[in-house]
Amino acid sequence: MIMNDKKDIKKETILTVAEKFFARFGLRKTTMDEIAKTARIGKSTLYYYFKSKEDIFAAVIRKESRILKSKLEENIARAANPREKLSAYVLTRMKHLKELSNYYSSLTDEYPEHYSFVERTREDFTKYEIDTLKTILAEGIEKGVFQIADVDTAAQAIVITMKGLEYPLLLQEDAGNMEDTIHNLLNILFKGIESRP
Amino acid sequence: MIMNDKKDIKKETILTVAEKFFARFGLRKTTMDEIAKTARIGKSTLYYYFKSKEDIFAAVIRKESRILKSKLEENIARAANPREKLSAYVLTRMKHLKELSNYYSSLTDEYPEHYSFVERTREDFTKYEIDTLKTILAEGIEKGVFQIADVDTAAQAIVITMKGLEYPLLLQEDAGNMEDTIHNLLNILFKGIESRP
DNA sequence: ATTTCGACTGTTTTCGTATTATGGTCGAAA
DNA sequence: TTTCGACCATAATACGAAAACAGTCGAAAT
Repeated sequence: MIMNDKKDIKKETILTVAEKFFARFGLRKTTMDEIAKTARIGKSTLYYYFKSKEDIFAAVIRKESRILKSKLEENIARAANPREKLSAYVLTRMKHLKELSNYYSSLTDEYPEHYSFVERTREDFTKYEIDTLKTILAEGIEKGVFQIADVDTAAQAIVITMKGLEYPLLLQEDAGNMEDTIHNLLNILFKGIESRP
Repeated sequence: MIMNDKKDIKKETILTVAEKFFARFGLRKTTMDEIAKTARIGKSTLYYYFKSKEDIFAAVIRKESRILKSKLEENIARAANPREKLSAYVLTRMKHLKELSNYYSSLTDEYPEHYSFVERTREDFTKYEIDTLKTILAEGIEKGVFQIADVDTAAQAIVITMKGLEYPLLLQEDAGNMEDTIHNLLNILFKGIESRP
C-alpha cells in the first residue's frame, strides 16, 4: 500500500492521455504504443499500471461515469422538488450522452461493436441510476406528490427506456425531435406517477 | 396495365424466394444470382420485375410490415376497450419483432448497418403506427377513459419509445426482463393517460 | 520493494495484387 | 410484354508477405 498516491497520480496521467486517443480514434484504432509514446513512458510501464488495453478503456468509461454522476447529483441538488429532480435526472443524462457523442466521435461507429463490453463496465453506474431514481421516486411518494405501486419496477422501466433511446439519439435519427420526445415522455411519465387530489 | 395480375403473381413468387435468402443470409450475403437460380428464372428477368436488390429487400420489408399491420388490426379488434387496445398494440408490436429476429437471424447483425435504409422503407408503416395510436387514444378520450392534452405528441412519444426499445430487444440485453419492462412501461403509461374521477 | 523499460514473441492487421463474384445493363429472341 | 444469355465495371475475396500490434519477461534503475 506504500506509494499508492503516487501510483494513482500516474494512472490518472495515463488515463488523461488514453482518453484523448479513445475519443478521437475509438478503442480499436488506439494503440498501446501511441499511448505510451504520448505519455512519455515505456509501453511495458503501461502494463504495470493497467492489465490490458480494455482495462484502460474500462477505466476511462468509469471515469466518464463518475463525471456524469457528479453532474447528475449537482443538478438534482439544484432541483426543488421530486418532480423537478426526476426531470433534471432524465434530461441531464440524455443531454450528457449527446454531448459525449460530439467529443467521442467514434462512439456512434463503435456502439454496436462494443455494446456489451460498455454495458458490463457500466454495471455499477446502472445500479447507481436505479438507486438514485428509486430515492427520488420514494421521496416523491413520501411527500405525497407521486403515486407509484412498485418503485423498483418503475425505476427499472425508466432506466431501460433511457438506455433504449441512447442509440437513436446517437444516430440523431430524429435529431431535433429527440429533445421534444424526451419532454413528451417526461410529461406522460409525470401524469403517470403524479398523485392527484 | 395488361397482364398486371400475372405480373404481380410472379413478383410474389420472387419475393417468397428472396425472403428466405434475406432471412438466412441478410441483405449483403444474398446474391441476385442465387435468387434467380432458386426461382428458376434468368437474373435479367429479376431486373424486369425489380429495379435493384435493395428494391427487392424493400418489398420484403413492406410485405412484413403488412403482415404486422394485419396482426395488429386483428388484435386491436379483439380488444374490448381503448386501454386493452393500446396494450395489445404495444405488446403485439414488440413480440412480433422479437419473433422476427428468430426467423431473420441476420437482423441483429445487420441492424446498425441497414438502420437508416430500413427506417426509410418503414416510413409508411410508421405513419400508420402514429395514425392508429392516435385513433386509439382519441377513442379513449371520447369514451372518457383517457385524459391527454396532445394526442399527436403522445402517439409520437409512444412510437419513438417502441423504436428505441427495438435494438436492446434484439440484442436480448435483458432477455426475460424485456417483457416485464414493457408491461411496466405500459402500466406507467396507463396511469399517465387514464382519466380519474 | 517498487517502478521502468528494452528486447522479444506470437498473433492480427494491413497491403499489394491477382482472381473471382456480384450487381446491373443491353440487345436480341421468344 | 416477357425472358434471358452475353457482357461490363466494380466490389468482394483470397493470399502471401510485410508491418503493426497487444502483451510478456527479465534485468536494470530507483
